[in-house]
Amino acid sequence: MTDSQPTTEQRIWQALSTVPAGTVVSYGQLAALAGLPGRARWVGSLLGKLPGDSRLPWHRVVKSQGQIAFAPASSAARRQIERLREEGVVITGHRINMSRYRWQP
DNA sequence: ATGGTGACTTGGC
DNA sequence: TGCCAAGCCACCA
Repeated sequence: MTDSQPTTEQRIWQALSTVPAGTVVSYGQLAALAGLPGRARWVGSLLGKLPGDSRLPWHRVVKSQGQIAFAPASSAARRQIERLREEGVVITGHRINMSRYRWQP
């Protein structure tokens, strides 16, 4: 009883796995890339369920205007920012220049 | 079935 | 530039 069709969740994970280091995508963009437009919020809640030891680049997902989704001084926000900086992404005041780092397939 | 919630987005002022 | 209200859609109690 193997499901030949990918679940909507698997579509999101697959799309996320193709986002290159040093680039970012918005929640809505990721949903659209997975063929599921209009589900930005759902993508967010999905990422929240991602296990801590996952190798998927969850940190490359930000808000459409280039802001980190987490509260500014939160540990989660700091972890994400650190990871992005390690990949060369410049972040000033919790904001990323989307025209510069947004990934375009 | 129903109403509240949320790692969102967009448009108005 | 920044805050707000609506729109959005799957999930959950």
